[in-house]
Amino acid sequence: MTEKPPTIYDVARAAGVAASTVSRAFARPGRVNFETAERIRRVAAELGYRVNPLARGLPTGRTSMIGLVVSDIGNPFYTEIIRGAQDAAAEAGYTMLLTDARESGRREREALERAVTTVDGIVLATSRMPDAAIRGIAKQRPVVVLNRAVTDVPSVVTDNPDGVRRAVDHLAELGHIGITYLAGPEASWADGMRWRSLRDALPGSRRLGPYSPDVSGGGEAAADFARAPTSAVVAYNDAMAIGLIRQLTAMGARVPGDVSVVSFDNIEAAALVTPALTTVAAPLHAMGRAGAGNVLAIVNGAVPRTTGPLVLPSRLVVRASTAQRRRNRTSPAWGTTNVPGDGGASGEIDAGSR
Amino acid sequence: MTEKPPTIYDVARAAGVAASTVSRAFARPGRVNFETAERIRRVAAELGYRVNPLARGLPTGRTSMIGLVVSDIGNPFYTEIIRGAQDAAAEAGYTMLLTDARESGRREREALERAVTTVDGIVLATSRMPDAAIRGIAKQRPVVVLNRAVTDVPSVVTDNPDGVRRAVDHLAELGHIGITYLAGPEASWADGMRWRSLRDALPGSRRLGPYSPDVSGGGEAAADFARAPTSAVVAYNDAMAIGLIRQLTAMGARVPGDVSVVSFDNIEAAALVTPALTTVAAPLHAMGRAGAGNVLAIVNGAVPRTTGPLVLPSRLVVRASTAQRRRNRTSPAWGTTNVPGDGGASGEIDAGSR
DNA sequence: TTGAAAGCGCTAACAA
DNA sequence: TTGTTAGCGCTTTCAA
Repeated sequence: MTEKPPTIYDVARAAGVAASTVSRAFARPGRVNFETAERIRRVAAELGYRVNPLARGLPTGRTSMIGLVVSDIGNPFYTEIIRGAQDAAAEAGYTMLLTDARESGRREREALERAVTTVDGIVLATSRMPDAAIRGIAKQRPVVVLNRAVTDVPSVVTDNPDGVRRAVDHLAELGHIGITYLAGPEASWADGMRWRSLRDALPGSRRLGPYSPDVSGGGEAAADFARAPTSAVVAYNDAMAIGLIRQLTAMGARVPGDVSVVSFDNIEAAALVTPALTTVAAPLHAMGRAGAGNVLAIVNGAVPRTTGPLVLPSRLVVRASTAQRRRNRTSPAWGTTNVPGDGGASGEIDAGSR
Repeated sequence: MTEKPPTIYDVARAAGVAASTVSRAFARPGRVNFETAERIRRVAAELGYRVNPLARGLPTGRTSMIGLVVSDIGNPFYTEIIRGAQDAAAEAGYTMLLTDARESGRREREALERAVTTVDGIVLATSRMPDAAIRGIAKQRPVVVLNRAVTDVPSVVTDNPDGVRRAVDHLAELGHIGITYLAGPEASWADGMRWRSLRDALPGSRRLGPYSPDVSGGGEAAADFARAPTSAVVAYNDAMAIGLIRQLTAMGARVPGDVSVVSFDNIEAAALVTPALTTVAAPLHAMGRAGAGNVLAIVNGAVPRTTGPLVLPSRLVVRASTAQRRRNRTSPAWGTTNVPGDGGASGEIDAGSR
């Protein structure tokens, strides 16, 4: 099944040169006579030779692989980040070792433990590990952190304050005054940034949470929100907004009629749900690309910037979850009568167990 | 930034043994005196030694890595497959090299080209390459194919005929007679299986397409479907069903009131959209696990089964996109008047470009 | 421009 | 049970 692939020695013999010449022909063409190189390439192609990156990695200590760790591969937030990173890696001739930490700091640690010796550099997209742990692995290999600022570790983040400002401006234009912030994970750097930015932009803002940053978390938030609703909500991310809207709707509220909702990320589903979400989009692809690009630059000798994170711009995508504030009602007609504990999940029947 | 890590020689010297003993202590404990091994481990831990998988891979020809190639990392269909494969790999002490082919056969080839020398085995989840190309790389490394049957290459598939049967039975119980099948990619093995199974189960069925297997493809299908609607539709996958339903709704039809829709896969979004989708769920996690498990088994000397693909069961998840057929109407009141070319996307305004 | 030779860190006979 | 000794495939001085 597995035939032994040819080595530089096989090529050398067939081409009538030394193995070291074959090595050079592939590793640093230009350091070998053009015609010789040409011949070597031809012979190599005939033999089906391909450099063995592992063997190359032993003497050089470089593997031409970089690692990318995401906290949840099922989270659409990472899709474009992954692609951006992969683009940058591929262009530089690098292979990307993609790992799913599945929202577990332990898993992330273990995966990193494994990968750290195998890769030349590492991109951490939304790490769930404490800063100290990140600095620890940054001692072993160049590391770039995404969506988070870690002292002494190069990082790339989106302009959260600016994103919040755009959201607030948009809501203000629609006549909204009071805003409720639905908080995500306390460990999330972005969550802190967003809440602080919102409070700065609109001092009267209120904060609810933290909630789990997914659809169910948003649903849970609805009950709390209903006790003292505002006409506008800013949610930590799109998934939470979706859950919130579903639950509010189940409770009799109308979105955006009664409540306008803005969230963050602009995942694909944001455009698919009803109402489609108004959301602060992050330059995901650019972020992945910048992360991989920077780590590659450092691998190749660049001096990492220490003047704080690289900040990428955000933009507001206006869809259907925000609307003009209704001024002719002071207290909501909804939510005061029934607050169901969980009406979010539409009855799912597993017909397979019949 | 990167300090040179200790090797077995450093450990050997510090522990007062030969390097080969250190090697054994890690590679095959049991082949070394317990106390010696204990001491070696302690010393190694103190020195911060960790085996270098690359160096280990050179003499053995094994890297303890397996590759997993998915055709689109953004496709939620793969989320659980990836996790299942990662579980199996991790349990066996393997690292998974995950690659996104981004729906391009060329990309897939290139990635494989790179990875093939680096990994001990490869799992191809829904490959976009021709059978011959797959067999080609299967010559170099053990390969297991998912969601597709390739002659002479071990594979894992879901029971499509059974899934179709469940869908048809469900629709029949609801009184539906005529069924339209919305086809996915022609290159898709599963698509062919589903259509043939449907035609076998219900000879009068009609086929529309192929369409691109995403939301936009489903939207496109709506116009075609509206020209000669049936009361029930079976869509190639959930994404297409979502697109179809959106567009039909925009055209004035009600789902499931006027049209019942069943699709395949049971991606996460299937439960989030309105109406929530009735769908044939594939055992995604089990499939990923089986794929990685099998390739690992072959890597470790098992003889691959040649008696055809390993077939995993499917089940029907009944949600809200299917309902009793309305018998009191023969021709639909919708779709005959206006068939907008594209009413699917809710007006998206990019406020960032202001 | 090319060749010879010494490793990179580890494993695997073969001896002891 | 442990040590010795060759390599694995490639890169990289150092000479030629």
